[in-house]
Amino acid sequence: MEEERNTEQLILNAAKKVFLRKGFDGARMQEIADEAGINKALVHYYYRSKDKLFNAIFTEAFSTLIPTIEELIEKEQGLFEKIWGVIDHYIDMLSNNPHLPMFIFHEISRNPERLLQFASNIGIKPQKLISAIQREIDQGNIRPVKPEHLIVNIIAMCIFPFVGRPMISGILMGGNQERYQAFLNERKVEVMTFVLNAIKIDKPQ
Amino acid sequence: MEEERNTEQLILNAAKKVFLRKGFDGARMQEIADEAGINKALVHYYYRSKDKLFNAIFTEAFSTLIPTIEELIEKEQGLFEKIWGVIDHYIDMLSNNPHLPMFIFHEISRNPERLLQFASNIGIKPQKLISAIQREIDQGNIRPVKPEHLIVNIIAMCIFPFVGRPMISGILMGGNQERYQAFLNERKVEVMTFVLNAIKIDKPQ
DNA sequence: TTTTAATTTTGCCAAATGGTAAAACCAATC
DNA sequence: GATTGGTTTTACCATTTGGCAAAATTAAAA
Repeated sequence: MEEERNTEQLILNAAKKVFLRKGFDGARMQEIADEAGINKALVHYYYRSKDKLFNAIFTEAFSTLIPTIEELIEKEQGLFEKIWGVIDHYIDMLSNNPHLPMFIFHEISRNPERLLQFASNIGIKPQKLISAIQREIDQGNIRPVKPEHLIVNIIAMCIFPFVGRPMISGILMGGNQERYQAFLNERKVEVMTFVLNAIKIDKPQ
Repeated sequence: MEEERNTEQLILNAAKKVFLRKGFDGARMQEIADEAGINKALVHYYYRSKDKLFNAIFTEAFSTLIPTIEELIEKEQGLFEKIWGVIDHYIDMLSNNPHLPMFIFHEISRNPERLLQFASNIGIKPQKLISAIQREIDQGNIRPVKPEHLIVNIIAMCIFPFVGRPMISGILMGGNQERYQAFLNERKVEVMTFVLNAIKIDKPQ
């Protein structure tokens, strides 16, 4: 009884590891089975096809990457707190799942129809965030950045270090892994400061 | 005689299209042949293997994405002009090659050893740029951003709209393609303004 | 202990895929 | 017009890979 779930979870963990690292096209059912320490046919026994198994992984990964942002934004009151909440959460989460964004972006890029599955779940919430930012601008609390750009800027600065890790680490840091790790540790504060300076109004005093 | 080059180029163009869209694992030699309107065996006649053909594409793509940045930085004098040069060039180039960054980042992520091939070509130049930024900080011309972060921020904000196109267009813009296009058109100025505000020193007057 | 149901393994298949040998074709040269 | 060298197509192979049927195993129920 407990074993079922155990095996099922074993497969999921293995599949996640393999799919996230290699993508759908690069992943092999055999490798997933090996990673799970079981037989290939057993993978098919629990998840009938590669597609089905992939969908399970993709759905979970997508949920990890996206909906949290909505809650985060609702949670905090002020705009700056909201922004810090997003940066703080995202960089933590990505540090624990470094392959996640590349996986999601690549798979969606290869097969954009996947997004449609989730589009309905998400609804119109982005518009609410955009309006909220616009309100801050109208009230003179922050500089007049186009809200869509501000949002993309923040997300971009959080995600890019992970999508581009080998390039940053290899080229910018000259292959020095410690330097990359230090870079990651500084990242939250650096991004927050950067955004803050970019949008805050100069107080003449 | 001229035909050779024509066919060879035909294959390269087709391969570029297919590899950039689907990645190495997702690409099929047959599809490349179809795309070029020729026979599959002919592809092997010019480029012996899928790997060889892929390397040709990857090398060209990598060169398009990276070394230009070095020249750009040398070209302009002031830091702000350098930054504008990078933003201007990158967003133009990526508009013409939207799949390029996803392709490069994904393939490097899947096979980081590839970077080593190019590491030697690149040398220590990033350090020069980092020093240049540090100098500006020391001279009190810009705020004290850690240079590595400033560089990553700028690149991230330029590249992300292309890596994350389906997400931005689908979720943030509610699937409205025109809005995404408008977003891209505004992008250069928005990024430049954002960076400028983030690093410039408030002049009390 | 026997029966039954679920789980796991074995052995295998059909399709897809990268690759190649050899034939066919074509253009220029002798 | 035959020969030669490069190009293109045809036909095919070996391997990989997703998937499955059926046997084997295990564990629980009767």
